[in-house]
Amino acid sequence: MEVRITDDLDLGKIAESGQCFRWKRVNQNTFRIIAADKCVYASQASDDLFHFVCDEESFNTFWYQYFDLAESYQRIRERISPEADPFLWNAMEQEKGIRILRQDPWEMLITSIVTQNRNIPAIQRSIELMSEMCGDKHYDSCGAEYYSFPQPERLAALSEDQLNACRLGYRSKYIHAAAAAIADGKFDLQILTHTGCEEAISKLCELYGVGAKVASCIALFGLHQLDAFPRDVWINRVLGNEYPNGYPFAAYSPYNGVYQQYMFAFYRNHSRLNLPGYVQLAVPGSCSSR
DNA sequence: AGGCAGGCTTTTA
DNA sequence: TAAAAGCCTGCC
Repeated sequence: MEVRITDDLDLGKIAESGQCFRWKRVNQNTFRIIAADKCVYASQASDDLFHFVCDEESFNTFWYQYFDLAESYQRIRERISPEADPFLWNAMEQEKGIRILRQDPWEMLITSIVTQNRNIPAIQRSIELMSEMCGDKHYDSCGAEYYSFPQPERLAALSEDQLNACRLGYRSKYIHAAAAAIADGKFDLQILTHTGCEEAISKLCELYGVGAKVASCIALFGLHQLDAFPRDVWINRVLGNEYPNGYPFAAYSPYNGVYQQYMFAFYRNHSRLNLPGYVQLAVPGSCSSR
């Protein structure tokens, strides 16, 4: 079906934003997107014209939510003036089109643990291996097979050898512990959608293998806590280089996580392109929470 | 007590 | 060989 979406939405930018690892580019403008037990082909013809290979009901009841289309990211951007914060404003101009997807909390819990100390291709590979090992097989609109992300019980039941076969390295024990906690009902993820952001993060940090950074990613991408502000190596470079006198967290609440995404994408892209003027400054104290 | 160095699996560039 | 959307452990 054809959809016209006038608010920010750039599929390519979201695909590269590091919040989703089950998107696959199938051609210049088209992505195959797996989420929950569903799969859709989504194409972007222009700034505001999209094509989804699914019926209207599926779009309205699932993908509309997934893309968080009820939220106006333009409005969130317009809270920041170029005079007040030229760096963030410029980053947003460059990275306009990013949104915070509403992904499954359980899937984001495991995915965020998998991301520790790894690059994107390696992350994608581990997630695919886990899904193929104990997710459910489905067929997409082209007849091609895909695997849904495993249920907690299935993942918790994997042996050490099986987890190692997913190339998880030292994260295997973290994955097992997290999956067991959810499968046994000892940890309730859903309730954290409604608590405060700080409380959600501190609860998540109780899980073995989940620190401040990973907890913030789960809160932002899985619980849609838009104020969660993951601090990774890139953001520490941003804070050190661009905000040596402090960052206005209070003023940017409750959207600190959204602004974080623009800055993260901007810095990573410009470093990758090796543009002058953006020094990769190492900042000590890399994992501290604010 | 709380801050810090070292180690950890594997892949990628 | 170093770095990669870090965290845990042990030491001081």
